[in-house]
Amino acid sequence: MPELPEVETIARGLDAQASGQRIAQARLVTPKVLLRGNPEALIGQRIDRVTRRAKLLMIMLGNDDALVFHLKMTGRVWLGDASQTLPKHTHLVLNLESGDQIIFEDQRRFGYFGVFNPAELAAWDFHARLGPEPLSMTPSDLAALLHGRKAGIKSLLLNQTVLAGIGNIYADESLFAARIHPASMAAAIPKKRLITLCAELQRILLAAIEAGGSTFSDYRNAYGKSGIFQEHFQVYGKKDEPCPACQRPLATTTVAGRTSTHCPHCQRRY
DNA sequence: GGGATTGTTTAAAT
DNA sequence: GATTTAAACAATCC
Repeated sequence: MPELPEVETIARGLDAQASGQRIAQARLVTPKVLLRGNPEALIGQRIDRVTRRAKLLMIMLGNDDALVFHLKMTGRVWLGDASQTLPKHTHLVLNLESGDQIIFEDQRRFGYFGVFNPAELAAWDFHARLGPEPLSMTPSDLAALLHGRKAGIKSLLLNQTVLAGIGNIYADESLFAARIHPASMAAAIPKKRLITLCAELQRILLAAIEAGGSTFSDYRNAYGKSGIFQEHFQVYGKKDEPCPACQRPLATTTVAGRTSTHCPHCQRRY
């Protein structure tokens, strides 16, 4: 469930604590979670900086290699000290010179990681096809990506090749904020409302980063701590609770194959 | 033990 | 070919 704000929070925390440190040891516990590359190549490398692209956590190394994680549903990457007991579903451990250790754990093992040199990263199709970062554009430019398309608005928001980093939480929250029903066809939504949607999406993403992300089950930041943005959810996970706007019960429907919580009364279906 | 969970890929359809 | 939709998949928990 880590989406853009959660991965951003992890990246910032790791960057602050691990950048400049050298990797002394790398231990691959579960070979299946290795997408490509060789963890041995990490040994001796210095961590230049830790950043994020879409939902990808990227640890940039001194030799220009990138150690890239996708956390999918239940993945966590965090920094423990030398005495840290490894959790049950630990798949990769990086021991730093300081004694700290970067731990990649993932209960369900949907997540993965890879080691890429710059050419390999450029050739990685998933990475190459990612759409623009929603926080790096104006609402109006963002809206232009959605305008006129026949697909459902929620399906477009979730499509990583259209714009990057949005998952079920922030799709539902921004659609509610803009009062748009998730099943609306994008082409039927007036451009002004699309711009409102994009502005709300940006506002919510920034607020969520500010709050350290959202935790309701598995997500933790780089120090193993929970975020608090879930306290600000208006609709996500709140089926049958009163709509914050009209007090009538929120409903769920399946859109683009995912549970979509919304207010049937407030959110207009275009 | 089966259903639910999610993001992504792949296949099929338009 | 481009775009959209549906189904499949990963693994685990309760």
